[in-house]
Amino acid sequence: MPELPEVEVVKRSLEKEIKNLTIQKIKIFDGDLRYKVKNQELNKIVGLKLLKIQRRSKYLLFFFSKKNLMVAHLGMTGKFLIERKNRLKQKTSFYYQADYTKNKHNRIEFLFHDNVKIIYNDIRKFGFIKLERINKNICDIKFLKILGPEPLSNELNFKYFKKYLVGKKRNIKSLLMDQKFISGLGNIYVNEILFKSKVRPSKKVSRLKDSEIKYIIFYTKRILKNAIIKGGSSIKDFSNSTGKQGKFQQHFNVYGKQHEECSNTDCNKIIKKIVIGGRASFFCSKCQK
DNA sequence: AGGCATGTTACAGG
DNA sequence: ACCTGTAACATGCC
Repeated sequence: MPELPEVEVVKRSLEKEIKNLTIQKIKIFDGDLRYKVKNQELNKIVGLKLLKIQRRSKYLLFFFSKKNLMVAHLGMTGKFLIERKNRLKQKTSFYYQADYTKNKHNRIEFLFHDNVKIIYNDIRKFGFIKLERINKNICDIKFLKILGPEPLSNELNFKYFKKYLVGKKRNIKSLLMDQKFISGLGNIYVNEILFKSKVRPSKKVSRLKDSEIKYIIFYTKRILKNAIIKGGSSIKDFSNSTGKQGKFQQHFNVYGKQHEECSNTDCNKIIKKIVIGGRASFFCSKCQK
């Protein structure tokens, strides 16, 4: 589930549930994630209070008291599931309905006081959870240091874009996927952005017109914002933020739509699927130049 | 059975 | 050293 909008949705729902709560206990069922996690490491935050959660790109940053930071990345299939024991009976809200405890892909469990439990579940184990000390600037953290600007910030503007293209020979899709250029986009949203911008994913960046660059920037921001409002996109294994499904997949124009007709009203071309940089790429050969 | 999957990165080759 | 493309990671689904 996790590109920028999905991570943002997770961040908001998590913060609503566990901000200002203190961790009582952590159980690791399988710490063999992208990086190995050990009890010894995670136990450092037991007894500490969660002050706030931030999102940077696709990373979640959990700020705990005493300058402890927990960095999490969801990889391809990571999720945080929320469970409140004492409210299971009520079933008034989707947050409290499910009993997630028995899922075999539960990797780590965080028990907060107030009977709130957060479960990190990850089928493919490409995600990770890691503790960091906050010494100086969070920007110095290894994972965050190499990231380009947030696409929703003013740092992503025409001037930045244009300047970055100098000397580059790549195609536009790989560039948008490159987290050093802009951080937070992934395969789904890049396909959708390029469709709306009427730019072919294979187009070399050196051949982009100024107007096309402006469209790409505009639709990057618009599509991401819309997706966040819709609760992100839930594909296949659905369950987005915390049991709640996202709705943005209903608005996909090209992703996963090979063999379907182009959604532009004046076009009846069939959406094509090709591979660029090892990833599935979808486009309309008539509308995207 | 084989191909494919929302991400990142180590490595090879230019 | 830089730029670019590919393979690998672990697991499930069609």
